[in-house]
Amino acid sequence: MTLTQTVHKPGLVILTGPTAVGKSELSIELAGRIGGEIISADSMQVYRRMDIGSAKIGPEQTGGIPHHLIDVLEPTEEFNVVAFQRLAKEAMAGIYARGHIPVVVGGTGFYIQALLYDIDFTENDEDTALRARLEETAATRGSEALYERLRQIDPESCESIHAHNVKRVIRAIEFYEKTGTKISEHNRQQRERTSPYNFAYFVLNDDRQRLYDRIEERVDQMLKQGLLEEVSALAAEGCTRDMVSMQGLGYKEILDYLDGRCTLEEAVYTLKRDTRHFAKRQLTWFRRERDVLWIEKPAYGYDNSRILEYMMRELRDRNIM
RNA sequence: AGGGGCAUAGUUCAAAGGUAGAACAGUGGUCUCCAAAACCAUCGAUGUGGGUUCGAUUCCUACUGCCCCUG
Repeated sequence: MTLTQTVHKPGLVILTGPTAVGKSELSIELAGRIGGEIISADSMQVYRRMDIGSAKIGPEQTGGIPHHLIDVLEPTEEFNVVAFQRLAKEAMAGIYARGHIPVVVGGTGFYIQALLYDIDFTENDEDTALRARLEETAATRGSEALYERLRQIDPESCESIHAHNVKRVIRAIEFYEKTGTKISEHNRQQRERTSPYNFAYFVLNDDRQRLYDRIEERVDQMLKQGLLEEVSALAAEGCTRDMVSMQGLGYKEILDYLDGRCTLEEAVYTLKRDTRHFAKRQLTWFRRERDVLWIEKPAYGYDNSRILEYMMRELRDRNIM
């Protein structure tokens, strides 16, 4: 890889990190400095009227920075990594056309990966009949039966997919049935991809205990801001827990409470706990992602201006700006 | 103050005179179309001091702490 190649790739800034670490605030300051526009890499902020639970920033907090992929879907619509990739690429095209730099901000590592390495999902043909049939099989004949089937078509994938992980087993079988290629083979190829972008991938982090404390505070804050009312309103307009949007943290737990399946206290406990688990999983993801630049907040004395200084230096070193 | 009860993992609860189990929490990991999802792995405990016993965390005892009742 030569320097000239790197320079000719379009620039891309990524700012991620576990939930509640303080990404949004920092991203606005950063985008302001570099003439950036923000693309949200968040599976819940895409939904309209899901503001409090998804910790969406208000219009008055954007600092005039354009934000993309926020409020673009109805809660009844499905969203997934493929839709994200498509919408994000569209947004990026517009940002480049305006001569700006895209700043991808959000905590969904998988979405970021799909965009950054431009992972190929094109085998998708909208046909979910096979998937439905496989789910049916899992329900009636058990996950072991499905796993056996996978072992016959792609034993290698059985090494990385556990038999209990029905979602993945189904996807692996589906992939093979639709493409004739083993998913283990496909994944191997996709993993070798190099990014088409000249990027800087920042992961903002904090002491674990501090992060957990912030998560708890934030949940309490959401309740004060009216999370119950927000979820009630969504339920009243027909949102149910089988929808992708209602599987978000803060929605599924409160829905359980509203349906009388648990007490408010239990719902809040579960919400806090699951949010902690989520933050932990996010960190596990970022740890194994290549080429990430960790920003440990304590090392900068929690001073955003010092953090920004560091980020600007990295961006200049990489000729992103 | 008097009487009674309880002390086991971070928490809630098991068990047993001879290796102390679980759930949840915590920690680590997997992930290439449900990813705020799904899944895997793992650390960790018998309050303190005596006594009985081959052996006590278990039985006895003192202490300490907590809870309940009476006043």
